[in-house]
Amino acid sequence: MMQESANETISNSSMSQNGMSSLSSQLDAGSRDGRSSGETSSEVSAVELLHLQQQQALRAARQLLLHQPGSGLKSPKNNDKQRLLQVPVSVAMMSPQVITPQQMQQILQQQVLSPQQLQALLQQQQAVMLQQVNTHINTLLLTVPYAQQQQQQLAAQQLVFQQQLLQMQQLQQQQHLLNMQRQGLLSLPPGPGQPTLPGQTLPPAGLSPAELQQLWKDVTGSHAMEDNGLKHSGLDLSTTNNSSTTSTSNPKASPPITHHGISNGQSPVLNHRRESSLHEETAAAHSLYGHGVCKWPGCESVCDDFGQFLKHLNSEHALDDRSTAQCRVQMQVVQQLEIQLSKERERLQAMMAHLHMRPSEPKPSPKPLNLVSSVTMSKNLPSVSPPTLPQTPTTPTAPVTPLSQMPQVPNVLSPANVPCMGAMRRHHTDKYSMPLSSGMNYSNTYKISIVPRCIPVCNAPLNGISSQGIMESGDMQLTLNEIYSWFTRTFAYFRRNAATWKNAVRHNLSLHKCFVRVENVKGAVWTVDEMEYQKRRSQKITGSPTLVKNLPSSLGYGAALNASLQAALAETSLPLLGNPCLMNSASGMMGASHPGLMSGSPTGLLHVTTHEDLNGTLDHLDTNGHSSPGYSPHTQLPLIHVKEEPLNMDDEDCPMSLVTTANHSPELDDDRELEEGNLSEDLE
DNA sequence: CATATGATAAACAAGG
DNA sequence: ACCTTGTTTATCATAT
Repeated sequence: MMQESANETISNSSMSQNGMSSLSSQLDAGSRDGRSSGETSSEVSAVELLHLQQQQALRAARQLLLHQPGSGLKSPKNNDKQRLLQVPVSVAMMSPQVITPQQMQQILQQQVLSPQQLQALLQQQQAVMLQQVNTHINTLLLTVPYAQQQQQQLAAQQLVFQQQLLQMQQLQQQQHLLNMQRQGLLSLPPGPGQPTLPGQTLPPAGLSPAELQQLWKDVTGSHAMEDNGLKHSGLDLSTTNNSSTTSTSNPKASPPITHHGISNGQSPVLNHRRESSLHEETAAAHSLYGHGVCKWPGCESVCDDFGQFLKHLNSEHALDDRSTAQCRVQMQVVQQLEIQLSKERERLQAMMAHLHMRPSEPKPSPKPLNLVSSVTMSKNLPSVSPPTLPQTPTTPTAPVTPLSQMPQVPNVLSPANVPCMGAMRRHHTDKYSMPLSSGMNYSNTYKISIVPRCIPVCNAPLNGISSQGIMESGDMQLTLNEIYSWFTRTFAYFRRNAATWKNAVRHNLSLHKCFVRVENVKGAVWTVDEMEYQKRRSQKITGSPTLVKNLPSSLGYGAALNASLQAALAETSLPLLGNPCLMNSASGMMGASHPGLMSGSPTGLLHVTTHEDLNGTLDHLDTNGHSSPGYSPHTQLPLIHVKEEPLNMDDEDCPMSLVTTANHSPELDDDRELEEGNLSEDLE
């Protein structure tokens, strides 16, 4: 999977670069034009600026969400990347309050629009939004009959608001980064051990490890995030969201945020002073420090003061493999707890529903799906955290769609499709909960896997999965072994019965034309034949009433999953998150009661993404461990074996592919699935 | 009931 | 000899 990591890195950097550069260029243009006229001359109108800000915010948010560092945490490099990405977020949130006079002046000299102006605009926008939301909420309170509905609607409102806040924050981040760039902070050479990626948003060079750690803390520690483990991977999103949540209740309540970055290289004195106060502020809030003891898991070293603690933290718990591993473990612990919490919560709901003799009403499907990314460990899928987002207290059961999905969740989604994650959660909880969803024909057996329907599914579920795996790979090609690995990493079911499903995988790969075997120097890799896929897709689309019927919700993607999407996937190397189908329609999945699949069946609309793999530790299961070096099919004069495929095999792409788990023993229930981290032995 | 689809099992071959 | 990979055929289950 090194390959994926590499790809991700590349794409991250390029994306970031694009995002930043576009913003920079736009603002720079304005800056250049306005420079002669001084700080107050605004070449860009407020409206334009707002528009630009919104666009940038969306872009930034999307990028950040999409480019969460891989869950792997396998290498320091990965961590570096995470930090690099995370810092800006904190910076974005903190910057406005802590800009020093000198810095401000400097900025003013360089910019067309003063930070105050920008900030004022932002705050104004925020205030307006807040007011609107509050108004709306009040209205809802007065009109909605049932408490539960109120909650749901409130949750929805909050969700929207949080999204908006997220955008605002991202915007601020962009703005601040821009400021930093202007000041040359971002262009400084990276410190040792901090590889610079072109365009990557970097913390100011010279930021000491301690400061970086502090930034971490600032980002996560002060927001009631008790689980240290989450900090590692969950950062950006959780941070952002946390902040959003806080802001929701009281935008001004956020603790004064200090920002290191901006002071770095600017004013040592100020910097130092800030540092000191920072220590005081954060010592109390630092989750890793309490009662004079380092609370790093398994550490408990005594530290007299916070400064000493920081030293200790940086020396003993620096960014290395061990710390990373510990962090990961903590992450898993948290995930497990979250899962458990969700289960218990749903059980409670079911119990309450039952005792009140009122059928549990279909809830807005998206259940709090915190598992999402943390659960999905596929490839480079970041195990980051939308999942760990703390939920708004007011909506314990409210649908909180992971932010990571927000940007791409289309409004047109049918309820059945929206729940991408909700369905997934249901998967984990349906054994306990009552029929939460109406009309969902959940077979009573084991629903486990998933098959994103948007993938070039050529045939069976396994096929779909296979293609998904292939598509998710950065370069759209995987060796058989990598495909195996992907399966095991992604779907719990495939962690066992290896012989069976592997055989099936091979069978499908061989049987269907849409899978193309490409031979190159190092062996053979499998790719998805786009043309073939498209062909089948179109056939399927026109030929399947069911599909046609579901066009808006499901097929939309089908059609959407065109070359461009695939190209995008390949480009971004962002597996699930980068896959609109997964994001939007959720993946098609269903565990069928038995092996069957219901291709095109109405129930098939329920696409559940269950990335069973709750712990990324399965990576070691890879037979190869690492992915193939990125071969490029275009440059290798590959030997392509063309297959004759049965005409009717077409497939499915669509709607669903499910993976049947019929034979698998009933024991594989939710709980067990969650505990399958150690099923590696099943693979062999 | 026929058909389509998909999963599973198994045999076999080729290559490392 | 063994394993992996890849192909092919057969059979069964389920859905339409």
